[in-house]
Amino acid sequence: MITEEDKFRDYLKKKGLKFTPERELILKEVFSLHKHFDVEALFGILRKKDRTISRATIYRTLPLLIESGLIREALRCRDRVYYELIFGHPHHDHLLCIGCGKVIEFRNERLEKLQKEVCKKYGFKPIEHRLGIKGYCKKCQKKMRESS
Amino acid sequence: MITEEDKFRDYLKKKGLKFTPERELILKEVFSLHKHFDVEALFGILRKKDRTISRATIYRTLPLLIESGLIREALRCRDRVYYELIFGHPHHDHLLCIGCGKVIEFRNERLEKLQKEVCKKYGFKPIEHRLGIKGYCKKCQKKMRESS
DNA sequence: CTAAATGCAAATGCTTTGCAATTCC
DNA sequence: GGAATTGCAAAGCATTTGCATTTAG
Repeated sequence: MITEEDKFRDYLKKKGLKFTPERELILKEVFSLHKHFDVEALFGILRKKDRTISRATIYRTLPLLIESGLIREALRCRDRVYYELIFGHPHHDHLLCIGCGKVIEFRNERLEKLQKEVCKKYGFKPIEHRLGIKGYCKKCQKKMRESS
Repeated sequence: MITEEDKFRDYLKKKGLKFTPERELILKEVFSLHKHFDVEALFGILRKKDRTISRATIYRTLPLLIESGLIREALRCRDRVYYELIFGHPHHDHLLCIGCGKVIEFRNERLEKLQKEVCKKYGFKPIEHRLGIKGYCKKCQKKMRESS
């Protein structure tokens, strides 16, 4: 069974790059988080485990993780980029609550299929897609009803 | 018939804000462009018509155009934000070519309907959504085949 | 009149980069 | 051994903001 580390090592080797302790730490941490993360959050967590790791290294490593197909940019919110795992995590789309910031992940096969059909119609070869629906979650709708 | 200017004036009045020459110029220019635009492009064009208009005013005006429901953030590419018209332009989604940067707009009713169903399932009240599919357009696929 | 808007320049905040020292292979 | 990597601090860059001046209503 191929692990994320195998995949990352393969990618690095192929590119003539090194598997350093810093890269290992970042990889491990990213894959032990089980939700979206941004650079600041990741930096905070990593600093607790390694007092010397720098933001620069994180900024330099994330593109490698993306290029090796392990993570991807999931969404942006107020100028912050949030990443999510791809490896071992099936593709999904997002519902974003404007009220409380909650993120609901969902997967809908028909939606996926329909997108492929649209691409076909335009002779377009899809590589990846992102669907984000902004609105109000159940709780926030309830809050709004109660306060009005 | 209500124009974009009417809509903008109404919004400003409601908020106790002013309809200035700068805001008028920006509004007019944005609505005479018929494609996505970013701040730099807009600034370049506006400067030709008004030597003194500043980036700051553009940055301060765009949120007003968004809040009044005239435009919206369409997509982001390499840290640049691109806007598009809403007023007078029916909702659509995007195919983005990784090769040449081409943007294809499309609208698919079934896709829209399906999204509403997903929201319903989660008790989520959708306000707006964005679907972007990245991949390769016809021409770029052809180029890739020929060069390999 | 006067609150709001403007242009400018300085500040902000995220991200990138140059560099000297270090380390993986 | 030597190219790649690191941390640091400085630089970049899009965007925001403080302020003195101007202006719409």
